[in-house]
Amino acid sequence: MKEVYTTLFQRILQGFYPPDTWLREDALSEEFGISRTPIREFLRQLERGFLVQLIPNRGAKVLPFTADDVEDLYEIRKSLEILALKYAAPVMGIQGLMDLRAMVIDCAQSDDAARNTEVDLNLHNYFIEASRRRRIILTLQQQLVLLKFFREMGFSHKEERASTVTEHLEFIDALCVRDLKKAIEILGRHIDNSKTRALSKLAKAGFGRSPVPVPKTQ
Amino acid sequence: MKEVYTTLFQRILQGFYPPDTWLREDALSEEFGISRTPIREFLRQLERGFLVQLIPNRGAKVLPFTADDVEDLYEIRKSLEILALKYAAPVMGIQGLMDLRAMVIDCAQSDDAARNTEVDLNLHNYFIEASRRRRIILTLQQQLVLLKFFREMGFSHKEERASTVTEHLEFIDALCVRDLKKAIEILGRHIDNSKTRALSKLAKAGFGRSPVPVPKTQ
DNA sequence: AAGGATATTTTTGTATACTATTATCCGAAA
DNA sequence: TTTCGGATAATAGTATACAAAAATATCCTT
Repeated sequence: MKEVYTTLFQRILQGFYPPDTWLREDALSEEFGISRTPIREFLRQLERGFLVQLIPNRGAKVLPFTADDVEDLYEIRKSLEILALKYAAPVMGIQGLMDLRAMVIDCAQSDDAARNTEVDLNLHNYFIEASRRRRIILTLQQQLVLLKFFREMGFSHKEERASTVTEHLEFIDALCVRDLKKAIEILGRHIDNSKTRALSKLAKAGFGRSPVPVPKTQ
Repeated sequence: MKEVYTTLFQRILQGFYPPDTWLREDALSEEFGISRTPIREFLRQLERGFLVQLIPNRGAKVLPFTADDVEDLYEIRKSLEILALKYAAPVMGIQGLMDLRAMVIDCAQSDDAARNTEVDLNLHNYFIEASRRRRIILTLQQQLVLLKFFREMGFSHKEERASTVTEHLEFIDALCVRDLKKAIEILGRHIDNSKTRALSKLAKAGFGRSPVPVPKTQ
């Protein structure tokens, strides 16, 4: 059942539903063989991610999703992670930082892209959680859910993994000596680099060009 | 019907539903005399504002809403408005800036709190929209919906209105001479001041102290 | 008496039927 | 021909009934 949501999600991102397409509850419920009730819920979830616009008594209209959206996601993430870091940095214990460094160094040996992605997630989640700002954490999580689909792209090449490790270590070192300003600067650069990598790979894959209007259920 | 949502919203903010209270669809639908279906929708909407946590097959649990939440809302707003401003500043025309200044000066005469609130909203919305970053705009809007209830508190005193006007004019002037760095600095201070005013007034009103558990529907 | 399997209850999740709202189409009048 | 108004159709919103899952209570076994 949940896979219906995933399908809708991917169809929008892949341009199967072009912008301004109307998603009709009736048609979708028939296509997927479930009732309108769960379809309605999925449409609201899509609205939360700004993938569709819900218009009262009219339905759900597909919004464009372009490279600009990906850039926004990264920029919002950068702003909010820096905000979280301001709260987290003063209260992060030296032991936790040592553990983080050990984890980063450990994964530096491995050439596994999945492992590197995981360590990246862990490191960022660590200080985000350490901020203890519930509302900042939740708002960030909203962005990260969408970013998940682009984030792993940045670890496919060996050099990318290597430079990520370097940035992570510099970041942790700055936190160890309580140099918040430097840590922020490194974090900002780090996320900028991720953004640049993701965008350039998306461009090569042809993302962002207006997608072929395949179905036109409208 | 929409007023049911507003009621639930206010009950959570006012502590009528203490944190960890379970909101039962059945009980609420009976109390308000409407079916479970719209109640469910309202609970999802509350989840979007992080006012309740939805747990699958269990229901909606009220989350705490304290002064920390208000602070987070202001800090998130600050970060995202600065982000929007970076995109907006270079493309804002001189004519639009003149119009903004005229509007600010005009309302400086008026002692109407509502008018001052409106002008504040207009000014901020103007450059937010000018950024043309759909995703940043929508994410900001999410915060502003909640902040609306605290924002007007900052215009009750005459001195508050006066200093706001001053800040707005300084801000516009910085934009006129394309001094982005200065504009960002002023905007940050401006929002910080709003935050401080809101928090101190909330503190005086006794907000944030753990509210008396009135109903205990749990 | 303790533990665990099972029945019962409570509550959310889903399907279906009905209502209300909005857009569209068509005809009549200006 | 254009425009206004009303009928009609399409679609989302709501109510209700039923299914499924989870928590709780009950009873049996050891």
